[in-house]
Amino acid sequence: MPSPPTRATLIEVAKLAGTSKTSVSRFFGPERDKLSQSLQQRVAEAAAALGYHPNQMARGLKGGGSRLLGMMVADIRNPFSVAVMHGVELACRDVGYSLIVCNTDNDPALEQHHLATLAAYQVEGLIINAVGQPGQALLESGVPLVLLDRDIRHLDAEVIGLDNALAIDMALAHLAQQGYRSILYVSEAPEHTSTRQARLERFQEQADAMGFTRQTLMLSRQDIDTPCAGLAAFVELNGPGHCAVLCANGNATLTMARCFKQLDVAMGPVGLMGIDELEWCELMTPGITTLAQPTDSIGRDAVACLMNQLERSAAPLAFHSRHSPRLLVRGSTAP
Amino acid sequence: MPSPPTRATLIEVAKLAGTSKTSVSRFFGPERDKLSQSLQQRVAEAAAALGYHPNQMARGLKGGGSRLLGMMVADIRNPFSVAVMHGVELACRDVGYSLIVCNTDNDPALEQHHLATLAAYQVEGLIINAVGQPGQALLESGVPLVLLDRDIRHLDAEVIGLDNALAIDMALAHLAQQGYRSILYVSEAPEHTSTRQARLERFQEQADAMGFTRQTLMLSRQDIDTPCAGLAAFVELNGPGHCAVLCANGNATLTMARCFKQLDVAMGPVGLMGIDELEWCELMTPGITTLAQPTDSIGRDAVACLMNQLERSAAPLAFHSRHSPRLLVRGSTAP
DNA sequence: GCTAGCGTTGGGAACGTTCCCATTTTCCTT
DNA sequence: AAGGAAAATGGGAACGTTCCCAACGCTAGC
Repeated sequence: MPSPPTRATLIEVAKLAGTSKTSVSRFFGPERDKLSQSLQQRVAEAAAALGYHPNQMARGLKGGGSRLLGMMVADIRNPFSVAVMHGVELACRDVGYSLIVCNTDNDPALEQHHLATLAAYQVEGLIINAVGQPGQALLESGVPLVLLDRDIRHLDAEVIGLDNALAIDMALAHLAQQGYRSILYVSEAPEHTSTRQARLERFQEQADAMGFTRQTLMLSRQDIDTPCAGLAAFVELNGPGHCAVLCANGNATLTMARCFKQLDVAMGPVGLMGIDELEWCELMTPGITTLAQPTDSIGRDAVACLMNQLERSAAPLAFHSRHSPRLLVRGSTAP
Repeated sequence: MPSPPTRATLIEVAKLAGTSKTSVSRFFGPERDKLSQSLQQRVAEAAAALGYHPNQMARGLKGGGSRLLGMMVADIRNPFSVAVMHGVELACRDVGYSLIVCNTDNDPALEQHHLATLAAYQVEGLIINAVGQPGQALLESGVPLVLLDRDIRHLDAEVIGLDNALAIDMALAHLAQQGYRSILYVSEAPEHTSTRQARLERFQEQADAMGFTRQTLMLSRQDIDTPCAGLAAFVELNGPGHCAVLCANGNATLTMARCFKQLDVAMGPVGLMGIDELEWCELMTPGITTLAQPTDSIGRDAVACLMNQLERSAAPLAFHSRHSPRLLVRGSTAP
């Protein structure tokens, strides 16, 4: 058998370079300059010859830190989550960390399970798009953490995400400007999700303040008939031309787009607008107006925030916790 | 300061349970049954009291295996990749492994970088959706690996993905049955991607064999005007009613859907069909016919294949390397 | 010329686990 | 009742790294 080419170790490199393990260790750590030029040269050559790479497991064990970040996503098939993850990945690479990704599929039990797993791998930081209330275990562990998009009650961690109030304000301003007077606000169940609550509350306040007629529709499960009926009733009551639908997130937009199609309601005469940009929003005739979230920035800032907590000595990296959306105007809000 | 509650170790649990580290180690390993009932009880209590979880870093160091799998994705924002990743995640959870995800953004250099990183974390298996030709380093490492969707030349690893020939055959059969006689095949550049080549070749063979008039269009970059011109020329040449566009993957479908819209070509009279199902395909009037890939199964089988290599002693898990697509017929292929 | 100080280098002890082996206990067999 | 195997338990040496501290070779100051 062709002998399993077991990975080279620090010691072997040291032997080949004619020096000690300590020096080789230093070469691969932050103290490389403490070594003389000639020694650096020899170690570099030996390492290259052996194809040596430091074993992160061993590093992580001995105080050196795992250089691992954990990310928990509530629904990995949600394009918004993936887009943020992309930003997180990018930022990780820049700071020399790697990422373990866990998907909870919106199951609090799974969330707990994954949290334990991540702890077992000694992750140095946690980026959490929460579904349940995984409070206690987290607090105990003392690992730096950042909340993504959603807040968790009684946990004073930084929350990075959209400026929800601003987003609602921008949406209402746009709808008002386009001449709509009645709004149907569509959201998934807000009970356990801070973001949905924040948007809903702001909508109710501001819609009243701006003199809109308003109505809300809460989605549940995959059911398509109930929202359709809701839309039909809303349109019948207000008549086309001055009424619009505002969707709280991408899922709501998808559902309502289906309803428009199923009921053969024309977009524009009845307005349609949503938070979250999706690749097909531009494609649907006449195009759906959206508020795009700066997903890459959100992801990057989550990592920056973590790094900030990690090395409080070093220059604190700047990050924003509330991000502004970008308005993409399309035909669906042209009466 | 509220003392950083350092994580409990094996030794502390052993002390509290009044036993040795070996026994505690056994309790958390596969030899739990070798312990007497009473000892199991005591260890369980002590561990619970201390909130103990085994340190995976230490486990990984000492022969025990990292229980880590690495996954490299060429483009994390591609819905297909994410869907497969979901399946991989699911399967990992079942077998008690965790997943480190790396995104190469289609950059071969980044691919090499991430490969080295994954090796450093002693991953026990690699799931690779390749972009370059990362051959040598991989072969040397001797880590079990599975290729996702795309083959790599001169590397005899298992490739898990769609049965490309079958997919093309199904598409052509459907288009023939609907009465289309001319086909424009649209794909991204096939040069460095085995999957694209396989589909293209099969298309050319089978289209000829079935007596279709055929034409191909290769996409590059984000350019939208060239494909639009291609579509316009194709339609003009063949006239509506008997000509259809077949898209090799989701990206191609998106691009062509844009072209249809931009040129105001009606779907159906000019057929449109694509490999890969996307959530908006059903939404676009009159709906786009697609061949859906069984993404969850593909992901699960990738992990199964890895496990199979990992424990060649245990009952070999069954997996399929070529998966069949599912045909979703919609209005875009009704002349 | 001897010592203080600095820039380099190396030796050894951790880190938390698993695994090999030795030891103790239990219980079956003749 | 004694012998022995089998079951249950524990002690110590790894695993590959980092970190503390000691040792070395210089230059410089007295």
